[in-house]
Amino acid sequence: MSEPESRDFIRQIIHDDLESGKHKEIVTRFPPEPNGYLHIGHVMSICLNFGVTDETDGRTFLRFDDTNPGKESEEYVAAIKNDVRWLGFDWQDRLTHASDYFGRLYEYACKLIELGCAYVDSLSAEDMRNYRGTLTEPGKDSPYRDRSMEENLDLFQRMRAGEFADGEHVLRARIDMGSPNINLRDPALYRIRHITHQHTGDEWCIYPMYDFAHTLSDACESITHSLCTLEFEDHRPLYNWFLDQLKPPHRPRQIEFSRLNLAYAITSKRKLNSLVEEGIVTDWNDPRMPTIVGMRRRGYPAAALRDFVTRAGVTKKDKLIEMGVLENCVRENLGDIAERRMAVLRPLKVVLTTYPQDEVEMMAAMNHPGRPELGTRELPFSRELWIERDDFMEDAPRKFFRLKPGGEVRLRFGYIIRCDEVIKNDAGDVVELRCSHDPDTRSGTGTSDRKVKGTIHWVSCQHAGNADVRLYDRLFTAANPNSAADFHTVLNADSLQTVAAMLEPALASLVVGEAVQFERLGYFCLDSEDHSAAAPVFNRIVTLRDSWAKIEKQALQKQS
RNA sequence: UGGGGGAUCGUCUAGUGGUAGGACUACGGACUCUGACUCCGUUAACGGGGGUUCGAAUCCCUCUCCCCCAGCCA
Repeated sequence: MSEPESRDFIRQIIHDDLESGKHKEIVTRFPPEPNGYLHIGHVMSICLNFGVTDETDGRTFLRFDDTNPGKESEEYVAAIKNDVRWLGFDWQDRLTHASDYFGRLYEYACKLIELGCAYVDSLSAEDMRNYRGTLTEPGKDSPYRDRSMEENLDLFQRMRAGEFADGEHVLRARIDMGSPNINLRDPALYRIRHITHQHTGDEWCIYPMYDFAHTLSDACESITHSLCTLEFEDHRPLYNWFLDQLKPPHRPRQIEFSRLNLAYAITSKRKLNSLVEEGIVTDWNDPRMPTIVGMRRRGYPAAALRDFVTRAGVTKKDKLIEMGVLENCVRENLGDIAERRMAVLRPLKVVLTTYPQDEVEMMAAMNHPGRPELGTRELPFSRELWIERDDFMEDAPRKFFRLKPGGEVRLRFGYIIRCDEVIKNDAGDVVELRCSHDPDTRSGTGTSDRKVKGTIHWVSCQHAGNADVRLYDRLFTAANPNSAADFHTVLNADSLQTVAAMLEPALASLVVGEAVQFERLGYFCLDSEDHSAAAPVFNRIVTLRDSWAKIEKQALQKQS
């Protein structure tokens, strides 16, 4: 029974650490900075950090890395909590902030000074940059590097007491200005910021830097495995240096994995923010955004997102994953659970000349072809119907199985009809079709069992509901917009299209948060922001696979 | 050209000295009252060159390419 299922390299390390007895329990943390919304890349990190502790009965902290007041806010804290919960994870009582540890961090900093491992520098930011050297040249020591321990302690205490202005001094680690690893060239530990912190108010006017705060927050929470992305790989020596000098009771281990990049999407907070600021999208939760709030509003199920990052895997290799993988996960999830409905996105009128003027028949329609237990609903059928414009072609190629002049097609859950006449307006556009139906072919009860190749969907005109349906496409035209010099040059101008659709009556009782399949079209849900009963608004979550579109595309390519 | 990482089908990922496997895509077919779903099949990869070995994706040498780092951001 027990397949030797392959573990990713991090789970392997964790497994080994448990097996060897190095750890009795695994403790991880998801440490977002509350300065923006979470995106698909964070989903990866959340699922990994909470995943490994779910699997091993460990614990995971949700820790807000709030060390840079002014850039961070409680608005984001609330949104992030909501996102993590929605994704299906529970931090229980382990909601923390780096700022919870400011007191202990300050003591650790003092200890570093006492150890001769930190000093107060009074160089300007610009001078500090000049002293740092470059990638190929070593830096040089600050003239303040050899201040006495007593002077450093005094200065640092006065920094804390608010005696100095922003930028006047900074606490730095005393490591090696000649190190080939720039992170070790006396990195800054504390800077002065006379600003109110969203969590600690005015208690502090000095704030710790990421490397220092993060390492020791991990230690304070007895994190066993501190999982982060590849760009922090060359911070690890610094991470370990802090632990070596300060010897906290718990020694966490940092392990890095590669980020998840989604093709045709960006995940830089700065760039996502400019999409919002410049009005290219409506907000962070625009359904085209790769943010968790955006994908949720779009209708992507949390389970599909979890499945997606599992398929992407955990490695150290740079990855750019095709959209199709995500879309496939969404389809797979929704295919099982979404009930089927009928809606016409681009309506074309059909009049059944052979059908009685005032008759209405109720057709039984299956709610899910693979799950009969979901039952059926009644679909009103009448003389005048809407069908999809795309389902009629005047000059149809051989392989076109839908309606064409003189041709026959089945109306799903209805009758087989034949197109007898095409009505056009003065401009020559097709505006209506006159068709006749075969009364012996009613679905289920038909006395004729003859078959036609095509089946199309429809909605009865007099019973149709109206709705705006928003059709989304990728935001960018380039697979890797991150590498474009200016992402504006690779924006997809047609990422949003709104159509006035016709709906079957049962759709009126759909509730926000529930996805349905519009047969032959895709999966849809009500828009959580803009929908109202008076003016329904749907989002297209994802299309169905469409092999006809592929055939058409190939035909077009042959022509050109 | 300092330091740190990484190279397996188009994409993602297994494989740690013994038949290179899976998923997504693509292509072909079966089925179908959703051109969906499902099912079947096909194409398709170890970055290059040396070496060790009966045998190398895996070990050694070497080359090449890609990513990250010079915030008082995280």
